[in-house]
Amino acid sequence: MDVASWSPAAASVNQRQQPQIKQQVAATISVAAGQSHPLTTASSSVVKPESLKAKTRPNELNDGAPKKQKHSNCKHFRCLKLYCECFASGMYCDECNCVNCYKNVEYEAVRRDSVGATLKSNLNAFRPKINSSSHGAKDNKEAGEVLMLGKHSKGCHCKRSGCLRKYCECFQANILCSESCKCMGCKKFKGSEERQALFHGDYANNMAYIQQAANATTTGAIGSSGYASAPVSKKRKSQELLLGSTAKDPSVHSLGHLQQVSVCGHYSKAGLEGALLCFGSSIQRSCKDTCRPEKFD
DNA sequence: GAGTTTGAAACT
DNA sequence: CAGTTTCAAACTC
Repeated sequence: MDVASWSPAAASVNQRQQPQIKQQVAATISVAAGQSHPLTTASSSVVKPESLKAKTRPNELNDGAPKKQKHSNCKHFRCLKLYCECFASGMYCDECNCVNCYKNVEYEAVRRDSVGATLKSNLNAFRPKINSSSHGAKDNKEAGEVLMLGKHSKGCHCKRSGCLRKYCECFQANILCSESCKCMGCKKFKGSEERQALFHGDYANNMAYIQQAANATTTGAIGSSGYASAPVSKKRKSQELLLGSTAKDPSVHSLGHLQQVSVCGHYSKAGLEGALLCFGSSIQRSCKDTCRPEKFD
């Protein structure tokens, strides 16, 4: 079946009164994309994209329970691009705050064209981003948390969040970063102190800790990249003052500073040069699973 | 609630 | 494929 021909409009009913149809729509897209759909397979191990975006505090990780559909707030593209979460998940917008939304029965033809165009550029556009393992969630003994066993199909590309905030899709899915990820300064690996800190103790303190690490990561290791010249907001300036980081001069990369923020043995032992190597895709990937904070001198 | 930051998606 | 821009969500104040 052609995904672009997906036509809930045939129901010719008000979608706001027929929420189950939206589920069928989502299921149709997933089936067309070669995936079972979580809404139709209750025990499915596939993590549904919209569940990744559930409104939770960063330390309220997904527990595998069904999540409410999120209400999007799109202002551009009439909700017909993947920026729109409803579009990406195959849902009609329902009680969303979108501006000029075309994702409803009235504009079905337009929406269908957009689905086709999206699929044309990316056949996997409507596939779930998270490929869960067959074992589902497991308890992480070291942190006492429930961690989903899965892998982001494309991997995240986080640069500043340390993969410990909801900006990170791996974080949202409650999975560890994998070799697919091209993130920088990743703290979401097994044994990460920062990651474990999220599950214990005070949220604000933890986030301050994480922010410090992320900030230091950026100003240190990424300092020689394009980020060094990025505009610095008042907020960030104040953070730098408070944290006393080396961020004032991005060209200064003290080894000690790097050691403080690194999660990677290459990084801390070899200084900036090693850091940059590690942040490059291949070495960072290879060291992520093996380097541990305790490697720091 | 406004403004900022972030990273995925889209574009070049 | 890499770099840049756009976008909406996450986040801070």
